[in-house]
Amino acid sequence: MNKAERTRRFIIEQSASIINRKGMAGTSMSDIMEATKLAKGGIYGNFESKDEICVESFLYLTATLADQLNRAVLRGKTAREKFLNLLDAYKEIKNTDGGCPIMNFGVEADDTHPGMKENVKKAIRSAQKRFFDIISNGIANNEISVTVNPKNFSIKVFAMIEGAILCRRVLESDEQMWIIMEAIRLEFDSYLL
Amino acid sequence: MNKAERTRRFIIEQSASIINRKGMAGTSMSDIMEATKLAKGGIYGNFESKDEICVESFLYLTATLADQLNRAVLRGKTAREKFLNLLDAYKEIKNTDGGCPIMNFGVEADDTHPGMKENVKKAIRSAQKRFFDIISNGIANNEISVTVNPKNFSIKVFAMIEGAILCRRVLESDEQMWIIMEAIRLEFDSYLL
DNA sequence: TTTTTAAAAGACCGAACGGTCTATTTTAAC
DNA sequence: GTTAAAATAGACCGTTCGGTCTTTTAAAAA
Repeated sequence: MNKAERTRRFIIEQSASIINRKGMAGTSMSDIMEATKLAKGGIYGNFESKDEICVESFLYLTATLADQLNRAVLRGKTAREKFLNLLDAYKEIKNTDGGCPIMNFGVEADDTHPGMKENVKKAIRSAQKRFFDIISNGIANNEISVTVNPKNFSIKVFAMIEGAILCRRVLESDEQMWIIMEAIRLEFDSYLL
Repeated sequence: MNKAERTRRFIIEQSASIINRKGMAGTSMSDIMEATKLAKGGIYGNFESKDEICVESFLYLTATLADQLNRAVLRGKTAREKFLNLLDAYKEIKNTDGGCPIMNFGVEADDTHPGMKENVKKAIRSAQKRFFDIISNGIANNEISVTVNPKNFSIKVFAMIEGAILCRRVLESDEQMWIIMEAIRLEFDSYLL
């Protein structure tokens, strides 16, 4: 990794959490300059535009998060362990970093950011697939009842978690997230064979 | 309602959906000037700042929405009718107006907008209370099983709906919302006596 | 170590930002 | 219809915006 690649990565790392918190429109180049302690030239030598930094920041945030979640899943042996580990990993997403990038960028990426919207779409699909795979495998292994529709259940669980993240963020309390996570767990356990 | 009051209201009505779509930071005074066909003086004669317009727009959006939802509930006689009408009313929230203001403003109202955050908190609580009241009354009327925890269930349903709104908005498809709404309906019906 | 190449600094740019203020127009009281 | 008061227009303000470009500095090749 040469100098430019390292600087580029550094800029993304420093910018990502700011953009996740303040939004794309709400984050200015001077915010990024301050966070990186770099001047304009140092930044624009590595990126074409602020938009590019936003896109790369989103990809970095989701990749980091996906890695965390995937590792949590891998720590489990059974479908139940994998599923519960994944729920716990979601609980660990900290508000201080701005919460879930899918929601933050998804809300802002309206028709004026079509490229970003596509990235968020992919992120949603892969988040749902993580649940889907656990359930499908659980069914294949006779761990989970065949009456469960893996697609519908993974969509539902993902929606509940995103709702929970929103509530925690706005209400500044973990209570509702716990209630929601417990409800998910209860329903999941009711499907175990 | 004198001229000033009418103009003030007009500015809010015209600004609200823009701010809901583009965000507070993403909406400029020139956007508002264009939408209202008013000059700076006309706007700043009625509002202290852009921030004030944002706050009033949020209150207007949530009040309008609350009215829609409340009317849907009132159209039902039984708890089940009220509940299903409410779900249907949520489905009707159109993406073209920017989706759910609770999510849009909630995500953007970070620590730099403490006043706005309080407003969003209240909006969440009252949205959840609408579900809570239907369930509680349903239990009191022997329509719904006493085994249902109204608080937990209303929190869960609200989270699912917000998640569904996010998915619909980003994926630009109603499919997942339908799946989620149907799941809510099924669970609700399982609690009926 | 010298030389060549790559990377970063920071002055600078025009445009757009939120907001102010006076002149003018519109409303409403008489 | 005249006049006093309220409301709006729009020129103007300083600041900040995203972005460019030349100069300087640092890295890497010789």
